[in-house]
This record gives sequence, C-alpha cells and structure tokens, in this order.
Amino acid sequence: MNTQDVILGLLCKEPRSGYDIKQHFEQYFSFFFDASYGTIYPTLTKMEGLELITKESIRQEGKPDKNVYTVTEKGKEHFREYLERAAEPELLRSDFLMHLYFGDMADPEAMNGIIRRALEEKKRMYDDLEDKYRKLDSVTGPYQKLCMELGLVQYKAFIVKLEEMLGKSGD
Amino acid sequence: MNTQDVILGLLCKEPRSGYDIKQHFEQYFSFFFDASYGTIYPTLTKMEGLELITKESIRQEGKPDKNVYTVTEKGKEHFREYLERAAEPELLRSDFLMHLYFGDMADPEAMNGIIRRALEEKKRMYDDLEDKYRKLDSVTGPYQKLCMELGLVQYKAFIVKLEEMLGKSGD
DNA sequence: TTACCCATGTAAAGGGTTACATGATTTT
DNA sequence: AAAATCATGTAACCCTTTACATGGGTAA
Repeated sequence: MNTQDVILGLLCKEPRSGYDIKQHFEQYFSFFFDASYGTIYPTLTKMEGLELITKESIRQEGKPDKNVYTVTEKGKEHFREYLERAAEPELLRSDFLMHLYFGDMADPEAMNGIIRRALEEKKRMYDDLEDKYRKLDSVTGPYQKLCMELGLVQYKAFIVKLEEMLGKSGD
Repeated sequence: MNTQDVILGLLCKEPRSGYDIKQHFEQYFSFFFDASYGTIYPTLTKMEGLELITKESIRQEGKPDKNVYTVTEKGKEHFREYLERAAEPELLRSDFLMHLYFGDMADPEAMNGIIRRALEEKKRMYDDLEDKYRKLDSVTGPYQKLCMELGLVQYKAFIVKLEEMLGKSGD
C-alpha cells in the first residue's frame, strides 16, 4: 500500500482535488494512514502520466482554481488489483513505548510526565475519533464504520491499561 | 526517534554487536519498532564516526568474528537527551484497515477472506507476544513488562472486535 | 490586522528497505 | 545434501517529509 493506491481508492468513489484528498485523509484515515501535500501533488501528476486518472481545471468564485481528478478505467482496474492483493503487515512505530521501555534509565518524575502526556494524547485521539464516528452520515457504509470501531476499541484498551498503571503506582 | 536513538539505548544497557541488536529488535520491539541490517550496520559505522560508540573486534571459535560496540560518555549523554525529549506522535500504517475501508468495492467473499486472515495474523502476533511475556526473566524491569502489556491489551481488543464482527455476519 | 482557509506545487534532504555479496558452522 | 544460524557489509532504489514559494478571500 502506498499513497497512489489510496488516492486511487478515493477517486473510485468520486472525483476530487489534491486538497480534497488531503482533507479526507485527515478526517477518516488519520489513525491508520497519512500523506502530506508534498506526496499527494507529485503523486497525482505521476498518476496522470500513467493514465490512471485525468485532470480537469475548475474555476471557482472567491476561491483559487482547483484541479479535479477523475479515475480512468485503467485506474479502476489498478485499484481492483490492489484490493485483491493480500494486505501488507501492519506497521506501528511508537516513540512513547520506546521511552517507556527505557523508563528505568530516566528520572521517575520525568517518566510520570511522559506517561501522563501519552494518556492525555490518547484520550484526545479517542474523543476525536468518537466525534467523527458520531458524525458519520447515513451514506457511510458498514465497512467504514467497522474501521473506526476497530480504532476505538484499541484506543480504549490502551487508555484503560495506562490508567490502571497510574492508579497502581499511587499519586 | 530514529534507529540511532534506539541502538544507543540498547548499548547503554550492555555492549552488543549489530547482529545482537537486530535479535533484540525482533524479540522485544517487533510490535512497535523495527530496523533491517541494511540500516543497523551503516548506522553503527556512522555512530562510531560521531564518537557515540567504540568498536571492538571479537574473535570467536566456530563462529565468525563479531564487532562489539560499547557506548561512550558522549553517547550516554545523547541518549539522556533523547529520553528527555517529548515522545513523537505514534504512527500506525495498516493496509488491512485500508482494505476494510474500501470493502464495499470488493467481492464479499474476498473481504471475508481478508478479515479472516487479519484475525489469524493478529492471533498469531498475540500468542507470540504473550509467549515472550511469559518468558521474561526476573531481571526484566517493570517498564519493559508494561510495554508488552500495552501491546497485549490492544491486540486483544482488536481480536475481540473482529470476532464479534464475524460472528454477527453469521457462519 | 492577524490569522486561518483555500489551493497547488517544487527541491532538498532524510530515513528507510531490498537485494546482493560473502562465507563458515551446525542442525535436520 | 539442504537449510538454518551466525555475522557483516554495500548499493540502488523508494517513499516520504519538511521547508519553501505563491497568493486571494474570509473570519476574528
């Protein structure tokens, strides 16, 4: 899975601009995928060259022009191939867990702060995701909902465990 | 957090070779960090140049020579600075969740297979991690254990949710 | 008037993986 | 006889982020 596959998937649902794509990443994918404008725009140009998508410049009133991309038949076929491929193994990179792992080398006070901050951060992410979940429109399919539910239960488990940890060590 | 920081942390505990470091990554960090030999060896060379570590060649019987690296005072100081820095935000990249998100565009049979495989894979990872957890020696500090416990509860939450999903859709 | 939203793009640098190359010893 | 373990290293490539560049409209 790379940015190209994901963009292709979004454009299979409806035509979008690079800016719209980034918005969608932030709204719905933020907890398991992200890409910056520095990746999105060059990728769109590349995909146009490969004839996976076509560009149309739209003039807007009171806003800058936007380039709206539409997937081609070739692009749809590419995405179908992606969907059929076995999913790549999940990748997690957690600097918090690394800090925790080496916790005995740090000042206990500092570690406490790090754990507390991680907990606050996770709670914030949980609330954010829950908020997005509640705001899902009726058009949203069951699979999208399941995605978010999977995110929520994992966040929750993390939060519960961390709170249990902090509780045990007094405070 | 980059590979250099993590290597520094490990070498602060005891001198190790590149090979040993990779073993440790696989044993204890696999669920929240990894790096290949193609990163580890060049990084060690670079770190030696920066005088964060020193190299010693050890001749072994029946095995190839190994380069054992020891952290310097400068290296320890670097690692202390890393530990004091606020943890970077967690990064998850899940191709399974991406497949799931676009599930309505795929064949329902194929989706079922993808979900089943994801569940089996997670269960395998859970069992692996639990096995490592049970085998932890008495020397292992409480922080290392907490790391693994956090991994376990999140895996568990994912498994429970996925099984609930599969159960609901009959079969 | 400051800041944020909309909108697109480029260049440099960073950080990483995969594949290749080598080779002895031990286990199956 | 084959495969796994121990052990190190390089080169090519891939993908990505960050910082920079630009600029009009709108909300606080």
